[in-house]
Amino acid sequence: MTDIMETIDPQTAQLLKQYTDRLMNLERQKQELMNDIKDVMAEAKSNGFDIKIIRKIITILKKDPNKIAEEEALLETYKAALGLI
Amino acid sequence: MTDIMETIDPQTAQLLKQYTDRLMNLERQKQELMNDIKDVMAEAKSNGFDIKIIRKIITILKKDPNKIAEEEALLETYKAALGLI
Amino acid sequence: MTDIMETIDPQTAQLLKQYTDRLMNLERQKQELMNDIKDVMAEAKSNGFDIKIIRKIITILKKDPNKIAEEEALLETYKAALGLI
Amino acid sequence: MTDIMETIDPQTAQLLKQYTDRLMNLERQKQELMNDIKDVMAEAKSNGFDIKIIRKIITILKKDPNKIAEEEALLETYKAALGLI
DNA sequence: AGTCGATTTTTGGGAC
DNA sequence: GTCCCAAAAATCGACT
Repeated sequence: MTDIMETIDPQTAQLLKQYTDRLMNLERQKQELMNDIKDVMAEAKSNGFDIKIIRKIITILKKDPNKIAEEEALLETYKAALGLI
Repeated sequence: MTDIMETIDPQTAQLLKQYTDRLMNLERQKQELMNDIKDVMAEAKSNGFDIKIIRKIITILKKDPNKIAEEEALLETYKAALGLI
Repeated sequence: MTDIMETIDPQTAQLLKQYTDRLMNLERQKQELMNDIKDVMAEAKSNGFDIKIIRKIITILKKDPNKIAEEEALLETYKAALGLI
Repeated sequence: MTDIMETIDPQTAQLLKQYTDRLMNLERQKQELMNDIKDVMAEAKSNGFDIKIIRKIITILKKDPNKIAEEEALLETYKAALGLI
């Protein structure tokens, strides 16, 4: 292992900093949204809903409906091919 | 597959819808941010930066410095114990 | 940040080594299985099957059938609650 | 959802079944190994080791040492460029 | 090189 | 509070 430390010229360093700044900003916003989601979940729970179920619903809704139909169709085709129906 | 269909009373259904709507909206915004992050990463990469390393930088910046030092120290301890140093 | 390096007593170090050895051994076996899977996939492909589809089938088959039915039922319940059917 | 059902000729179906059987068998074995790994991890934890760090050790042991040194060096370079050192 | 799927890591909720 | 389990995200790698 060499102990050589490569250096980055100032201009490139500045560019790097711009990228990390932009990324940190986006990450911060994302974290806020995640907190918001947690809050809504907690509120739903306090109104008697099962968080676990709500999450499942969201998961399903996020899936493209076509995806769901596709998956189902493929499974049927496979079952038919193997005489499982 | 059973044909049992649970039902939900209309008022509860409406409340459920409000929650899932809010959550889906937040999820959508989160997805947009994740796409933005991916875009910035791609741009950084096209300018010659190593995305893998940039990700590590972001991880470091997001973490509590003390936590990082602790983990690093423990890793060194384990490596020493295993004769890896 | 302290520069203190904790040390592990020899007996504990040996125990640690036993764990890492066992884990590395299991990881090696897992890697072999993953390679086997890749080989079978390649063979299936050479016999005209669409690997992408085969992977999807495996994914579906790995899911507990009950899980699939559950998911479907939940989706139906939700749709019904929101008048989407 | 359409009611279209694709069909597969019997011989192809049988071949498909052979492949999925072999794959499911391999997947099952892989799952067992993954469970074993989890068990060992749990045991190590119950003996006072930090699982997170053990995982890092395993990652290091699986990786090419040169790769690790390279990545480490580049990370240091970036950190220096950002004034994080 | 870019997309996609698989794997690993992280997170969040529940139990005790 | 801490530990465990399940779900989601980040990372990694294969194939095109």
